Amino acid sequence: MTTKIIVDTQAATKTAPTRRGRGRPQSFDRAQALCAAMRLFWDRGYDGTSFDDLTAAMGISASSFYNAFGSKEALYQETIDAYVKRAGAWFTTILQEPTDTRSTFAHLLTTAATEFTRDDLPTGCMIAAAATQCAPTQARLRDLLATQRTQSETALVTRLQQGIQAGDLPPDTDIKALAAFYSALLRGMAVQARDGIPRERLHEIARIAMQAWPTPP
Amino acid sequence: MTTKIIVDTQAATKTAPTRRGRGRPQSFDRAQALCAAMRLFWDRGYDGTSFDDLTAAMGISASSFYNAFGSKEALYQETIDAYVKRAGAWFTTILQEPTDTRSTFAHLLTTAATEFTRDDLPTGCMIAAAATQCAPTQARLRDLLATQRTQSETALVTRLQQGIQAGDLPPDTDIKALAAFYSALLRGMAVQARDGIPRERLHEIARIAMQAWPTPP
DNA sequence: TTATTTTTGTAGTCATCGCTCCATAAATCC
DNA sequence: GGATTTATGGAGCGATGACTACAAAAATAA
Repeated sequence: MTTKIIVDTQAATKTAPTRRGRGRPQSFDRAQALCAAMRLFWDRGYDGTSFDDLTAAMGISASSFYNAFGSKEALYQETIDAYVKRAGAWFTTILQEPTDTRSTFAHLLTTAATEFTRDDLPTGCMIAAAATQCAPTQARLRDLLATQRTQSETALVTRLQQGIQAGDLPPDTDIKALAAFYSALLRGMAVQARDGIPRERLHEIARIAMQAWPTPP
Repeated sequence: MTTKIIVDTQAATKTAPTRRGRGRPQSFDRAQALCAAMRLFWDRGYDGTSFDDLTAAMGISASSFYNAFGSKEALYQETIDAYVKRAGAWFTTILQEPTDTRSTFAHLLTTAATEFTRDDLPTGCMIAAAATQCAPTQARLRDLLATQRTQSETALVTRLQQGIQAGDLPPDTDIKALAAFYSALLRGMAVQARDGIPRERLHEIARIAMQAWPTPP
């Protein structure tokens, strides 16, 4: 029932097989720096995280920063990717579990309740409510995040479609609407988490939300 | 069933009875300027709205700005107040309607679906997901918004409590959890709205959410 | 009319923002 | 060893952020 989440830096490092080549070697662990940046962006958002905040947390200088990551915006995109692949991996993992559709969604919500209130990571979700209000100059960023949100909702649609094929759900179920409902709920839970709601309350929300699960006719 | 929302500037002006006194008179309509600022903050958030954006939209100079509103942060607080009292008034209005509790909540959700997708105002809610990720220097702002969110959830709790007293709800209903559920959903719907979800889809979400309403034993 | 009060317009100020330049350091290739 | 390549440290840059100083303008009070 529990899902093992790996956010540790060491584990991340293994995926970066220490490139050997000419030139002076990097004096810092790129994956570790990326992880530090992700936590900062997650906690404070894009605008709320200054360049100096980043270099300080990553333990590198401005030149190393630009040499390794290109720009603040490029780094942000990388941290979003890292979040999806690592800290937020529970989402896709659970959707691939070989249980029935209702159990899968119940598991998704209870895991969200737990993940959104971990004490070793920022609360809530890095993407759920990010950049919904931003300057027109940040349109690319807003679109990037909106796209991520759309993709996660699409993943719910896909899983519900499989549920219909498996006979878990009535064939006439409005799966787009049902996906939108659980999607909205998860985003709201993320906001609640950032406001400091207790984990147990989030679990109660999850329990109530499963009451809305469609009943066979 | 429909709720009349007044956001028009003219209507707002009537509450400011044109102070007469010594000194040069203000050359602009304060309520109108406040309304323009509210729309800007609502659409772009606090950080995403620059001082120049504000003065341009309000049609006033920097000195007039500070003379009339004190600071950017003070203006933001005023716009939040204006939002709660005017553009977001449907929320408290509906909670005071003399219908049964279930109908009240159903009305709340369908109205949210409609209000979050008006074409004469920014989409979504000004407060629902604002400043959940921000710099530590903006702690006051974040707390201000978190407080507003807490208050709206408390209003739901109060209404549910009345429902128990009226016999609309089973006495053992976990009203705090139920309020948290609908609160989370509304916030998620606001995020969806900002991502451009169609109004009809929001109405479907509202319909599904009412399936979670507690059933008498 | 003159004094007083308040608002306005213009031209700044100062801090911070993300970012860049360039000389130097540390590795590999020949 | 010398050439080449890549990364680092440190200084600083232009743009923008919110905000302010100050004199002139426009009203009322005496």
